[in-house]
Amino acid sequence: MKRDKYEKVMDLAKRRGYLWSSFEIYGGIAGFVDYGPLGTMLKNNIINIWREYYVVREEFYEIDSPTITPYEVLKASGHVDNFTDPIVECKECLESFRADHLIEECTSLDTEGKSLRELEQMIREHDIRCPKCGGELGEVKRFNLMFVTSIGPGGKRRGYMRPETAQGIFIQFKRLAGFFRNKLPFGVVQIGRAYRNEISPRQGVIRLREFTQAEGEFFVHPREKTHRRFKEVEEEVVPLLPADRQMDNSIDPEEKVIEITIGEAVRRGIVRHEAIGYFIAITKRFLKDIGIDVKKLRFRQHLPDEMAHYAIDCWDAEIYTERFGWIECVGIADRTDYDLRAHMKHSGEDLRIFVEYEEPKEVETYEIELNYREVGRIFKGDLKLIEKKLKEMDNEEMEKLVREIEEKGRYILRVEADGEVKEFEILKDYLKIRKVVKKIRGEKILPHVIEPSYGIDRILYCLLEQAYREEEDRVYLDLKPKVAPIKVGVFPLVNRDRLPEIAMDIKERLRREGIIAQYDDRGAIGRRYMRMDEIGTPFCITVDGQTLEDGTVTVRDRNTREQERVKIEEIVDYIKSKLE
RNA sequence: GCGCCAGUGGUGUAGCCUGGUAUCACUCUGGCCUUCCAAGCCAGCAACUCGGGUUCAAAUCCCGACUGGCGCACCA
Repeated sequence: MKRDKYEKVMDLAKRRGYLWSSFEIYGGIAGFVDYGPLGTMLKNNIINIWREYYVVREEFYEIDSPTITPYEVLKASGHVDNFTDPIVECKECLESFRADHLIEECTSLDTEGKSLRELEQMIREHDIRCPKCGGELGEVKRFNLMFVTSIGPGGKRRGYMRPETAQGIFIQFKRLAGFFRNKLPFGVVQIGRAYRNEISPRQGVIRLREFTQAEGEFFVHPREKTHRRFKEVEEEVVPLLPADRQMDNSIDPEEKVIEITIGEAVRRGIVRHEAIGYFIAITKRFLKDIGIDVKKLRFRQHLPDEMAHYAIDCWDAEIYTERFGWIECVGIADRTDYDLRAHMKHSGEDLRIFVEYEEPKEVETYEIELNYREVGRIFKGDLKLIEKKLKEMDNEEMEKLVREIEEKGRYILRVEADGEVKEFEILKDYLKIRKVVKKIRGEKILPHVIEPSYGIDRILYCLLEQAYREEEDRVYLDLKPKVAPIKVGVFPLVNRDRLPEIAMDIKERLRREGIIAQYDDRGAIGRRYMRMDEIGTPFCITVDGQTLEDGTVTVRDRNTREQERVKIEEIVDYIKSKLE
């Protein structure tokens, strides 16, 4: 049986300390991996370069929030409802089915938004039985893709392991807006673990139950989804696979991807605005920079029916792998104000930002003065709600109120509170209305968010796969020096004549300068080179007889195997220049 | 979660049908040797995925679990 590349790469990764299956001595469990020593270094290198892009150059600021998230947050974000599949189990054969799908198939009724009990009732009413054995179906249960936990003793407070790092940013939006002194646009990132209780995770590191995300949230004015520095990326050519071309069967599948500058793509409306376009370009540059072959990269737009519940547009950076084909490694989504709106509604906090106009506007409006002696007596505790509603009314509503009060002498005020709509009858003598001309200096808006979200584990796998090289007499990882875990191997050619001491000293010098170097004097020199090749170490320094005469050593290049003589005194600078 | 297939040192394997605790190679460790690409010699470490059953005796036969692969389902 021929081993495919996935197998060879994972085998090497396991043997050499890149990736291990977790909990292996207890039999292992699917969907979890450990990063070994080299894997951890590689991962950290990737993440640090990512920070270089987003934190240093894009001026996004990084935060770090808890992975355990209380129920309310994920209820508000839609994850509790949208992450839950209703499942029903056959009492006889124990087979389980998606309850909603089953009902829709059997009755062609709509199950959208139905509760578990309603679904169960529908099953009983229509006498739906197990499609496999005809047995009776049990109760409808939730299968939630989020890991559930409880907070505190007694387990009263339900919590989940976060399904994405993004929510941590949205939750702190008010603080963050304050940090950025309420000026749009601004960006925030978070790098950390996220959790999804996949039904059947496979494909090793590609689909994990616990994985690392690096997410950026770029908050923009809803009417200005532009990017200040779009000019800098305009000429970047990107491979795009738009939704309409995916669905158009008249196009040859091989021809569906179009190579186009991102500037042109935005001008022609293929990419709907600069902000998404900008991050597509940045993503291409980042992936190229860490060593991803751009010929194996494409940006695929989500089809309307595959979009997440919070997004109106999404482009995935997909990388081609030999076994799995194109896999999603980065998602660049326009989440609109979905999350902020949801959290604003559920928490009651005003998450809007005040944006000043360039010039103040003069607007005719009304000022309302309540007759407190009267309304206090009538509405009692509800008065606060009414006051708040009146304050928040926009001009249109206000005009309607004024009109109705004048014409009919009364107005029915509807206020939403705690999920209920309350109605209050407002009579003419409850209030005094004055027409005024106000200078409006600006307005409160709820920002939209553009989200580039990177799956670090998948990117790391793709990088390993693409770096994997086989030659007649060796296997090596063609990792870029800047991502390679070990930068330099240092060897004495033979173990005598003080060569080991000199080599050890060179290793120490490199380490002191922050360069990860490894000393090795075991076995023949060729064997040591091979070991370093296999883990992707780009350079090997060898101390030989000539070193004793002229103070030079050889530096071997991993890919070409060519050697160059360099003075020991210059070795640190030499290596440093090669690592950039 | 369902169906099919597989699981022996770090890696690749022999043994399984026809029960009697394991073959070989590479790697790895220590030593000798060695002046540039897995050389050689000596010594050593190291495995039957886990649990149950049958049996005097299980890597081997049976059942289950776990893991991996493939197909179906799932994939905000």
